[in-house]
Amino acid sequence: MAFWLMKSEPSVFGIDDLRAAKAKRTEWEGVRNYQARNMMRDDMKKGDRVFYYHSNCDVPGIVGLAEVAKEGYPDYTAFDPKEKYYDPGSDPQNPRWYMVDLRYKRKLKRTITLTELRDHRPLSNMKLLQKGNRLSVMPVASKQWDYILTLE
DNA sequence: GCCAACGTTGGC
DNA sequence: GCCAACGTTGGC
Repeated sequence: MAFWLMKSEPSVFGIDDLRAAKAKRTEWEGVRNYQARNMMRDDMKKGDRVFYYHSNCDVPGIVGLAEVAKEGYPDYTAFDPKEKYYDPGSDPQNPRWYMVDLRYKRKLKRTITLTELRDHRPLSNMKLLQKGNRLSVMPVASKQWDYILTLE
């Protein structure tokens, strides 16, 4: 089993939205970055664990846990001109973009903030903390996953 | 293939 | 709202 971190803006779709969703699941549509696409299409497996991270908000940080409920499949929102994430370059016969489904597991007892994560040397090589990192999907080392959970 | 222009991300 | 960092686009 592998571990991941996925970013979402709470004003768009936060951890509470995931918890309130039907069957506590959602389709992770709209990722339009090739690195993130590759991970969702090729590497994320059903049952993998996911840190749910709130970005672009007052207190950025890890707020909850989710899991991969469905492995990579074509992001059909790219095919529909009415969709916000429409991409005329994605052909249904040869999809450019992929997504996974996530299932809510639980909220953390408290937000483990970005600022706090930066204070822990064992986490210093996390992708999340690297300068200029903008990936919305990234792997987390299992040791770092465990370490972060001890901070809760 | 180079690189300037542009758009987006996301912390602050 | 600002702006640094980065990815993408497109002219050449």
